[in-house]
Amino acid sequence: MYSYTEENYLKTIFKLSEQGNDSINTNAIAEVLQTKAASVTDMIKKLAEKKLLNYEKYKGVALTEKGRKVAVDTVRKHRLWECFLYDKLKFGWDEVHEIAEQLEHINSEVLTDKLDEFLEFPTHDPHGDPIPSKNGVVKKSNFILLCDAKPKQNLVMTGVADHTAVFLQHLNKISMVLGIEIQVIEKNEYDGSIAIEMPGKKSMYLSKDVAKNILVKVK
Amino acid sequence: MYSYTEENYLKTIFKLSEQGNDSINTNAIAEVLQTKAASVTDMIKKLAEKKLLNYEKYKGVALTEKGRKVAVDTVRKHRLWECFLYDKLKFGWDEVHEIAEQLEHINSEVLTDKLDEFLEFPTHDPHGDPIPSKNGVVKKSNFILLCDAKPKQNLVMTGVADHTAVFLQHLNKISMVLGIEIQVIEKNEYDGSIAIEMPGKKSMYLSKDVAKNILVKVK
DNA sequence: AAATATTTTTAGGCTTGTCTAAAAATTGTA
DNA sequence: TACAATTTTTAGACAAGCCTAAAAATATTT
Repeated sequence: MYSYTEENYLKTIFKLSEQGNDSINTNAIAEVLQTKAASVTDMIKKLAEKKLLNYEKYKGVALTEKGRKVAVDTVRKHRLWECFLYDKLKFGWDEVHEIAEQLEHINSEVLTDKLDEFLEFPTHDPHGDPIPSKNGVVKKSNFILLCDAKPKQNLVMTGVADHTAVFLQHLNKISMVLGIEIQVIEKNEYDGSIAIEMPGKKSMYLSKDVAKNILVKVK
Repeated sequence: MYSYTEENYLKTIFKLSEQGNDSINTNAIAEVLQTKAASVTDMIKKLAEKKLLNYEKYKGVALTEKGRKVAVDTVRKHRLWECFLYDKLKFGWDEVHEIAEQLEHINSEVLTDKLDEFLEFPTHDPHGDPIPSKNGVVKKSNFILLCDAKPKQNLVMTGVADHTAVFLQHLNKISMVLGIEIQVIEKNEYDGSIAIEMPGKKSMYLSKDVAKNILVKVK
């Protein structure tokens, strides 16, 4: 139906809109897709012709309902495949994203449905991101960033903001996994670093760079 | 590494060579890939430049060892994914081919290995075709066609020659599945049709068209 | 408000994989 | 062996997606 490339553009625009921005600008898309602004303009025109997004020259773009559907479906497939790779094939959470980038473009509705069933209808992927429902609903998770959490509260790690392999591998090294319980012991005004404690482990320091990429919920 | 299209060309040439022919001609490739001879010539030149096959103008092509590796690996992935779809996701054997046509191009060696392990190292796909080993060995199965079988012998159905959905659905309808035991009761010289018997079932007639696409082994 | 900086678009070109139409080579037949 | 039929290749063109360089529009400073 839609090409690999078209799906990637729509997915990128969808993700950028989810991160607040209402109208998405050309350079932001080019940045994410590692391509040039001129190429983005070309593709945007094509997608606008196909009614997948609304576009006014120099004013940025916004997905139409039709475009959103394609994007959300791609995200749904991506996250389901991540679950498969993590739960069934025992990949690490730092390894699943790249492979799912390919698998998300496999085009078969019945495959997606059967995969969903095989995985017993998971609600979140291995990074804690919600899996959109078949009809396109994406659950909003009400997390806060660990760097913004108040000391003494009982927290649970529910996700990450940075999905790169290096960051996830760093979390592996310091044994921070989804579902772990955390308490902030101390916050340093100067550099934004924090001291945390996890049940049954020594307390440790996290730099602001790390703390701002960990999503938690108050227990 | 190689494009979706390149892999499909190599796979097609490999399959045609397996079916006897030593040097593969342009039209045969075009036929299978549902494209034009001119397009095949173009692609053949490209693949020859990349040392994936040997090509002499007007003389047809043959895969090099390098090209054979790529082709066999694609076939391996195709058949492993078919096993996954059939065994784990409960697709019918008439449904798996088309989806596997897409999945076979997913590029990740570790994925293929982990999938193989997850499926507990299957040796044959849902149609009875052998799964090439990781190092490129393809087992030759020593079947005969049901239409060539002698009466009274105890046979086991081990595969099919026709992989189309319509044929496989027809076999479903007459309850012919892999592993079933068969005896040829009678062969009709006139139209090549045969009468067969299967344990616990009524005997039935098969047209030559059906019988020539069923692979069996003498028990 | 004018000058400067940044962003976005246009213009023209490249590669991949495809096509049609015509030319060249091979194969089959009389 | 020569003519006809078939197969294969060449030539030229097109769509998708990308690029660079330059022009146009918008945003930011002063």
